Amino acid sequence: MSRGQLRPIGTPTGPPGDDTGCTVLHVDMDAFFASVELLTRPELRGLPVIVGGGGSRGVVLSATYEARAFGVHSAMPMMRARRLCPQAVVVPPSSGAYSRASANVMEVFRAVTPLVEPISLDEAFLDVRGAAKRLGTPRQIGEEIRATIEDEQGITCSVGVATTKFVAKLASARCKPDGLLVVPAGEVVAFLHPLPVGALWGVGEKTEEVLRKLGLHTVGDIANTPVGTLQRALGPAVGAHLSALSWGRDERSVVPHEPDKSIGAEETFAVDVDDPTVIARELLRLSERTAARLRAGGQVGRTISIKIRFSDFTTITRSKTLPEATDVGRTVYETALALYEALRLERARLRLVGVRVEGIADEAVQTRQLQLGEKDSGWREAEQAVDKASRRFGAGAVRPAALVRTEQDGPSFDRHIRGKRDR
DNA sequence: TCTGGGGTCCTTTTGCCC
DNA sequence: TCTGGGGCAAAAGGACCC
Repeated sequence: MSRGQLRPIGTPTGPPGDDTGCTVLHVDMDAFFASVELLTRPELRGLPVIVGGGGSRGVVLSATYEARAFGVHSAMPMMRARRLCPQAVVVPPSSGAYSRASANVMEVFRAVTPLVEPISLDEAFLDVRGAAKRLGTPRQIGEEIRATIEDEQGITCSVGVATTKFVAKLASARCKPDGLLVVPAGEVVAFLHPLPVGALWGVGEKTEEVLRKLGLHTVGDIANTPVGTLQRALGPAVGAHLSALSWGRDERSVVPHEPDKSIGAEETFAVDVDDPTVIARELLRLSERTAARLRAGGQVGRTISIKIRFSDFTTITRSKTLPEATDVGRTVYETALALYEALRLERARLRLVGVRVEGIADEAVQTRQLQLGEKDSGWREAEQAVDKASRRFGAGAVRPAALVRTEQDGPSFDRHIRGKRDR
C-alpha cells in the first residue's frame, strides 16, 4: 500500500464530502515522551534519547527513532536498552510536561470534532463524519491536524484514516513516523491479510504463540480459519473477535468519554522487601493515594483489591467487596491490610505491592448512608481536610504519622531535606 | 532479558441460593 | 433428605494495551 497516494485528493467517489468511505482517524504522536523532552532540550535533537526510570528496575517509556535504530523500544528493561545503546542519553520522565502536551493536542482534535476518544496521553480516535462539510475529506482533515500539531506543539504525529477504529490504528502504525495513510473501504482486506497476526489488537505474546502452533502466521491465515477452530483454541470471545477483525469487521464506535472502572496505585520496590512493617506502610501510602484520587474525581468504589508480586515475578491478587462504597483512605487501607495479613506470607520476598479500588460509581449518585455515625465518617472529614491542605500547600503537606519519614529511613529523606546526599 | 504503572477485558473457579 | 444443576456474584488469574 503506497503511502498517501491511494486516491487523488478532492475527487469524491463515495458519499458527498468523503473520498474514501472513511470516517475514523487514529492520531498517534511519534515517540511522544521523547519528543516532548526534546522541546526543552533541543541540543539532544538527532541523538539517541531514552526516557525511562533511572533505577535498576526501570523500563523504557519512550525512545527517539535514533535510539530505536539500535533495537531499543518501549517496555524494554532499561538495563538491556543501555547495553544495546550505551551512548544513548537517558532522561527521567517528567509526567507533568506530558500531560500538558497531551491536553494541547487533544484541544486540536476537539477543534475538529467533539467525537474524540483518547486512548492514552499520546493517541486518540476521531469520528470525522460531521466535520466533512466544514473541513474537507478525512485525508485533508488528517493533514490539517498533522500540520497544526507540528506548528503549534513542535512535535510530529502519524494519522491513520479508515472505515473502522481498528484499521485506522493499524494504518497509523504502518505510516510511522510523521506519515498519513488512508485505507479506503475497498482495500481493507488487501491491507490486512498480509500483516502478521501480532499486528491485530489483542494479539500479544501468548496468543501469537497459540496461533503459531496452529500454523497461522498472517491475518489472512486467521481469516481463512473456521471461527470454531479459533474459539476452541483461544476461547469464545477472543476467537470470534479475531475472526471478525481479520475481515476488517469492527463495530466499536468512537466514544468520547468512558468513566474509569477502577483506580489504583502500585509500586515496585527498588529491592525486594520481606519486612511486614515496610509492606504495611507501603499499603497505607498506596491506599491514601488511591482514595485521594477517588475523592478528587467525586467517586466511590466498593471492591478493594491488593496485588502482590513475589521476587520470582509470580503475581497474585486478593479482593474484598464491601457492603458500602467508599472513598476513605483509612477504609481502603484497613481492607487492604486485612487481605495482606490473611495471606500469612511468612516474610516472603516481595517485589511489588498494589492497591486498587474497583466497582467505581459517582459519589453523588450513591446513597450516602455512611454519614450517620458509621465508622467512615470521622475519617472522611479528616481526609477531606487533608485534601484541602494538599491543594493549598502541595501534595504530601499532611500525611499519616506512619508515612512521616524519620532520620533512619535513609538517603531519600536526607536528600529531601539537605538537598544533597553526603553523609 | 529480566521484566513500570496505569488500566481493561475475559475466563475459570468458587460459593451460595433455590 | 439427598442430590443435581441453573443462575448469579464474587474472587482470582491472566492476557493485553499504552
